[in-house]
Amino acid sequence: MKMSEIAELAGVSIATVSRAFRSPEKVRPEVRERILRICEKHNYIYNAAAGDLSRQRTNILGVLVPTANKSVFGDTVMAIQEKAQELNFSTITGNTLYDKSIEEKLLLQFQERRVAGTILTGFTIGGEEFIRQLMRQKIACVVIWEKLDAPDINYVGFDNYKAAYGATDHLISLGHKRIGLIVGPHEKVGRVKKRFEGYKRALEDHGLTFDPSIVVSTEPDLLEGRQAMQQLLSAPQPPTAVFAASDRLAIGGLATIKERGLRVPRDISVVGFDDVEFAAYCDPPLTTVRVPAKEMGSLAVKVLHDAIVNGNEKVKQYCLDTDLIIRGSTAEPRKSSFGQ
Amino acid sequence: MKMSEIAELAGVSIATVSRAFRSPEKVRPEVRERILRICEKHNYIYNAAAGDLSRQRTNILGVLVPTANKSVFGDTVMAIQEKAQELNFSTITGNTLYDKSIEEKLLLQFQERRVAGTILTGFTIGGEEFIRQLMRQKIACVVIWEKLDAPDINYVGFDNYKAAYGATDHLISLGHKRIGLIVGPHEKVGRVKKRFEGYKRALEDHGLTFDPSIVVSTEPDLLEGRQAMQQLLSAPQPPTAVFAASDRLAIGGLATIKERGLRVPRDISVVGFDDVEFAAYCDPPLTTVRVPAKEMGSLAVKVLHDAIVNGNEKVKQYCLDTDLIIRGSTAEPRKSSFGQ
DNA sequence: TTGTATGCGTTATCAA
DNA sequence: TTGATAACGCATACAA
Repeated sequence: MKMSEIAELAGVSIATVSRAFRSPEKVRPEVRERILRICEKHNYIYNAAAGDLSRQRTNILGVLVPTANKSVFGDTVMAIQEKAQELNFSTITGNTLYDKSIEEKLLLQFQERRVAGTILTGFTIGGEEFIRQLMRQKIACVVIWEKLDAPDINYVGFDNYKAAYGATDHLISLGHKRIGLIVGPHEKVGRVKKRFEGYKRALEDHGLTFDPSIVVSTEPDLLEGRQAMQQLLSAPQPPTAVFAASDRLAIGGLATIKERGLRVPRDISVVGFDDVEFAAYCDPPLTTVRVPAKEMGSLAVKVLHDAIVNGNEKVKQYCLDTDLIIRGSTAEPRKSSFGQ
Repeated sequence: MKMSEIAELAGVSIATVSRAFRSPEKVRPEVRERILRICEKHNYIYNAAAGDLSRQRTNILGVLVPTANKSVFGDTVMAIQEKAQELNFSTITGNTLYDKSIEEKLLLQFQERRVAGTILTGFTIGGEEFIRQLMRQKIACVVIWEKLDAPDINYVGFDNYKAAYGATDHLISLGHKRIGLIVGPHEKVGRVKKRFEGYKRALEDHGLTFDPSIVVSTEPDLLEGRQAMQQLLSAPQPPTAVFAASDRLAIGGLATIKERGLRVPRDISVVGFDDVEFAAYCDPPLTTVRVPAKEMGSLAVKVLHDAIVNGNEKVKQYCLDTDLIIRGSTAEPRKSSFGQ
């Protein structure tokens, strides 16, 4: 069933049928009614691809995310889909697994589908030029989960540097002098690098020395967090507190601490990053940095929508707030640490 | 840049260019080379929508999931996307939030995009007829996370009934006589209903009476699990073990138990369902039912691919295995329960 | 192996 | 307010 058949049944031209959908005000109400009834009756379903082709524009959004199931990316992806649906956009989502070649394949797929816009979760370091290339193809872009320095690229993110600084600062202000770090792949991922730098800077600002022997960089996952914590606890001079730059890492670390018969926060403090839902249900509940996962998703869609539908050319850059959620996993270091 | 321009530059017809992509064997190697080089040089990007329109067939898959960020659905969705990408399919994913009207909107969107196939995560009870309707529109369908009775509908699921039976049976065989249940919305969701029935039947088979006063049905989430457990513990005769038909529910419940100063599994045993990654990191590690989340996703895509690309008409029904993962949250009931 | 010509289901321009 | 018709970018049947 296509428009021309509906047109015939309704005794009008195909153009009128099209208008009945896209600009109802331009067609006489009775005619419109008749058309819609016939569509209903014969179960007509609009062909979006044909329409897109003719209109030279789709309402598909491409979404690139490292892993939709990990961390709180899932919340972001879901918020994107909800908002997109609300604004009558379809989304096609791809998981890059932090892999450059997959990312490229996905992006090509997006281009072939002529997506109207793309949402990039962070980007590979040095990827600005790549994004500009997309923009030149008239594809609206917005980077999320990151705050960029580039003045010409949309983003809806938060300050990873500042958030990490704050988390570390929290530990310092509790009196910790020896603070370990478990962090993701900071060589590859911009936002992770920023967290690393925030940690380091907080240390330096308070006259604490940065000690690479209590810093572990690994994949941001539970098992890896577990192993990383083993490494930290086995250091010649183990830390009294650890900042894990992702909750998965932190929760994995908690397991190791428990295995060793140590207690949190009595023997060691731990702060995470993300505030995944389970963080509040850990034992003890995890002190962590809450990130505006859902907000970023829906706001990013709004930015794209505004650029695509309203043709708004202005660069939009939103740096949202994060919150340090203090729960039970952080406390002052044991007095014994100081020689009791 | 479109095919006709490439054709001109290459000094061949547009048909040849098209063939260079879709049936390379039908074009002389040198010509093909030349065409590809020119495409490369001028940065030609294939227009999938135009191709789809002409070919009267897309390679888009529609994926319907209750919530992509909850439970282990995220694993399934991601597996779907990976497999789809591997087979050169795009996926468009929608979250229904268990809402009938959203589901319908999403499905309409899928139809408008002329998806070649859809993956439905379970379905609303009585939705068989609806699926058949999609099938009549030549849309390949496969239901996941569920085992269906209908002989004509593809599915890649597991036996929710049996899995729940097994979990309950585990508790019974440990010696528990009074076993509570926390379960999702079993009136709405087929697979949840099956779990409910599995629990009930296990009780009956062992001569234990089903007591509605220690059964709570609620949204399958952490907070709800917490509240449900409060309700169970406040019952006139509280259970010595609880089967929570989702890990989120179980983990929420664990928090309540801890708050009350009780200990797991000494005072009460808990078994969950899903085996989310955090289950192994709970305190104590959660005994739970592992579900083949990723396998279902990739296998479902394969089924669709086979039906779409190879035109395989045979109904495919896969019932995958689940495993009861026994960890630290279940044990024999305290002797005192029996009157010590 | 290559080219010609037609069709895919819409939208949009221009007249009526 | 409506209709006729030319795009839109590609695939394919058929002819060469």
